[in-house]
Amino acid sequence: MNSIANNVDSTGTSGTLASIPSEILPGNASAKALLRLRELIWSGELAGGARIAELSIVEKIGVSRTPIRAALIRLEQEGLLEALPNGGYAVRTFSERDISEAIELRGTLEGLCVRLAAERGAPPVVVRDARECLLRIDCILKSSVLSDDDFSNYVALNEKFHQLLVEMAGSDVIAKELDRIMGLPFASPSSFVVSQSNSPQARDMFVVAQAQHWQVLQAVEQREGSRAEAVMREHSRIAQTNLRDAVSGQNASVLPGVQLIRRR
Amino acid sequence: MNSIANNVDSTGTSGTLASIPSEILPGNASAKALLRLRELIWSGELAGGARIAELSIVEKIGVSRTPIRAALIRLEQEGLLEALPNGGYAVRTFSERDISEAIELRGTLEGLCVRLAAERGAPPVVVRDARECLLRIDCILKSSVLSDDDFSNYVALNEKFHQLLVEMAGSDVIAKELDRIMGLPFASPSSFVVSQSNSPQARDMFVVAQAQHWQVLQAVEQREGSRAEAVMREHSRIAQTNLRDAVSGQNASVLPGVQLIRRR
DNA sequence: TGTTTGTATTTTGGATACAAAAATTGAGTT
DNA sequence: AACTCAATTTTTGTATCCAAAATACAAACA
Repeated sequence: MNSIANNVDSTGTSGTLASIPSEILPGNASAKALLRLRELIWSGELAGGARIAELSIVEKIGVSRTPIRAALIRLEQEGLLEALPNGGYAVRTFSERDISEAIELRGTLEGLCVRLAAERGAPPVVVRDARECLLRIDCILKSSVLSDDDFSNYVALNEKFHQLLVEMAGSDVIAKELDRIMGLPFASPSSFVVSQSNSPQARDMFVVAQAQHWQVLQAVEQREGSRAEAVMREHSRIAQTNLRDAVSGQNASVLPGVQLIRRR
Repeated sequence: MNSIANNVDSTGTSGTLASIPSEILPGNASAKALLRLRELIWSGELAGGARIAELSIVEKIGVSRTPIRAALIRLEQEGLLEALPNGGYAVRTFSERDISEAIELRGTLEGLCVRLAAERGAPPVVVRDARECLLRIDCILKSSVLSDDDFSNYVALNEKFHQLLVEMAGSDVIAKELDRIMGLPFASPSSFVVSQSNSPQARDMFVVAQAQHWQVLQAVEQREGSRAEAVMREHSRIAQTNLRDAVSGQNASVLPGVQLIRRR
């Protein structure tokens, strides 16, 4: 009766070709449930708007209901699920406007970060790292045509730079809030760039973005809080443009999280 | 063996003289656990920084570990608890700087709200309600000395007005984030006013705040997004001043949540 | 044929049993 | 007297059990 066999297995049961790096850290079934469930949502394997039956997830992930319920609660707080009035959860869907507002939110909060960094003064070590980051991006953009490697390197460095900007503000409270927002679909700074991989315009977009990167860094160093904030907000508007492109274009279907967009 | 007796009882077991009004709504043990636990934290009954043993909460609240566990997860996401490295949770403490940043965060987000409201145009109904709100506050401030009733009426109307401002933006995403931030100690717009009850300067503070209220509303109606945002940010700085007063003064010991401030 | 009501099954929410890990205590040794 | 190591106890994390509520289904009645 009791099939405790699949307690430790996880060998071949999950047929979803998921490359799970989370299997590295042992034991923790809750962490596994959270990571896997989040992945199921982002990948679109759980349809947007669909009700989530706990038992179906038990089958998919191979842990008992308890850690799955914990994951459901966390994901609801993260904003990826919504609690249904009569119990249970459904995958939340986002209107184009929701996403636009999430981007605006990120821009505003990143703007707050760099303004505070400029006003209070940023830790020199972090500023040094940020400059290092930008120099490397400059290096990538030297060549007039970008390889796939260049592309993914840009994305990684871009994310790193944004993270360093938050670090400059030195505020745990704000950092936590920004983290939460970036957990929303397409709020993250590199959300859409993947969709335009190898496009010739992509490089130009990077060039513009990179110019803003330098402007922000300079503003922070020169203690120009208002300028830093303004540039950072403008910077986030790049994502707004990309959002429109991605939603209207057809090449977006592979974008992780695109299934969560509610179309009308 | 099975002591299911305390399943429904809750008659005299909880000896913590808790006047539980949450007993009104039936059934939902999770909601009860969440509300009671949040209350225990805000009231300071659970010391800041103290580890929380689940079983001790079971005794205090009278539900099983399952709903309490759910509440712990939610409160951690809310930012009132922190997860300990070896399992379990502790009551989070906040530095004065943390609180200051939470206030800055609220001001920034409320600023974003009113800017969006101004740019997009706010729903006329909401604007009407907001004006109604301010007229009532004007009415209260007509008398040169405020009664206790005047005082609590002001607080209620002030909170209502701030809520209406968020509504004007019409953004669920932003509203949700603001809600979360206002769950942090002293981030809410009326956090500190309670501490200066009946103080003669309190009225003057209200007068200044109310002037800003009208300025913001006018800016929104005249579609002056930038002005609305700037005024709203300045408005939140009132709370910054009050924070300093409350922390330095001694009259703050009754403020709910003051125990969560980490003193150095 | 459509609606309504009663029943069966699914599913969530809550309680408890169980195991593993962490903290604590105590005894023994240096 | 202090330190170390082991045993015990506490506590968290996970799985399962149970009950109640909701949904789906079917049959009977209008």
